[in-house]
Amino acid sequence: MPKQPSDMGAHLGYWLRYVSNHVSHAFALKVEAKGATVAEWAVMRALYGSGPVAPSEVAAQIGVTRGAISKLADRLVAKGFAERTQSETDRRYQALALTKKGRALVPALAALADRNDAEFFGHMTKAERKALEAAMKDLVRRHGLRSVPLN
Amino acid sequence: MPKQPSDMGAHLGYWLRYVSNHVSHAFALKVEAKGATVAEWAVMRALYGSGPVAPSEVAAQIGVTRGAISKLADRLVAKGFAERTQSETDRRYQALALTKKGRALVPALAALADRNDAEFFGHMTKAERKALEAAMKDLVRRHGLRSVPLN
DNA sequence: TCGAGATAGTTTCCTTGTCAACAAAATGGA
DNA sequence: TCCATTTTGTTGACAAGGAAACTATCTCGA
Repeated sequence: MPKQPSDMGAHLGYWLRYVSNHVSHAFALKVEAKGATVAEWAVMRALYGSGPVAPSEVAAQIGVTRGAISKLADRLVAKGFAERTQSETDRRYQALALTKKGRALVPALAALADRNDAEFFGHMTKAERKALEAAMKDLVRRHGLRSVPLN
Repeated sequence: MPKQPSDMGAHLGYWLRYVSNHVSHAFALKVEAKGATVAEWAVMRALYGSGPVAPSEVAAQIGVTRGAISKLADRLVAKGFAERTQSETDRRYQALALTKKGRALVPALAALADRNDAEFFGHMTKAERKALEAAMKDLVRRHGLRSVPLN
């Protein structure tokens, strides 16, 4: 057998992505059962609890391009979850806001997120969860990870 | 301010994906500088150190569909990194194998993976890294996570 | 005032992956 | 033996996001 150039499973990044993919996928299934996608959920979550928000701001917040938000907004409007508003002072603004229907869905989706997290991490002790969360947050802080890499 | 339905940042899954996305993206940039993609790297890694492998087996190993492998193989062949072989016993098989050029690239890409991991996790103590890896592996084992969810 | 530049959102093209339909080949039971 | 079933790989339709070009609008300095 030829020598193995650094076994794949030797990388922490591999395991992180492996687990993360599963957690995200399980969440995606739950969300889609409610008629939304994860990306739509991220947008709705960003709109919840505030007035109309500029699309570009939502984009920055959830880490996608303005082009993606434009299409996401189309879908959310088509599903009746959000609507575009008009700014009277700057006609370039087409800020987004949740509809009543969209607003009503957010807590349900949030509950799914809670449940998903509990399913995967519920068996850990509180201390273990805190340690894992601290490790992740420390990585974010230490490397100055800012939203999702947008280039 | 309206009540917040379970803050987004409260979910471990959120932080896991946040960090994982950054790690993966940083690796993707490195790999693409060598003329490959992460998916192509995964295939090449699966082919390295063995004879020709059936595409469907590679698919199962790296967690994508057969259709995706088919197109990935096209790209790898086009780039001269891999080639399709013919089975004499079963003519449906078009097993994949690395070319000399492809084989030569694997250690370089593996080194990039090492470097990427070191960049992100190198500041942690060995004990911390082991703890994180153990936590991930425990999640995999406990939930029976099998490859990437293929449905 | 007015025109160059900045800004916001949209659109187009490209890439990549899944899903489902398909063709070719192998297999196995009647 | 032979034909229905299974298996393997490919292809086409579709979805989703990024990059860059584009349009409309605003801002600001000369």
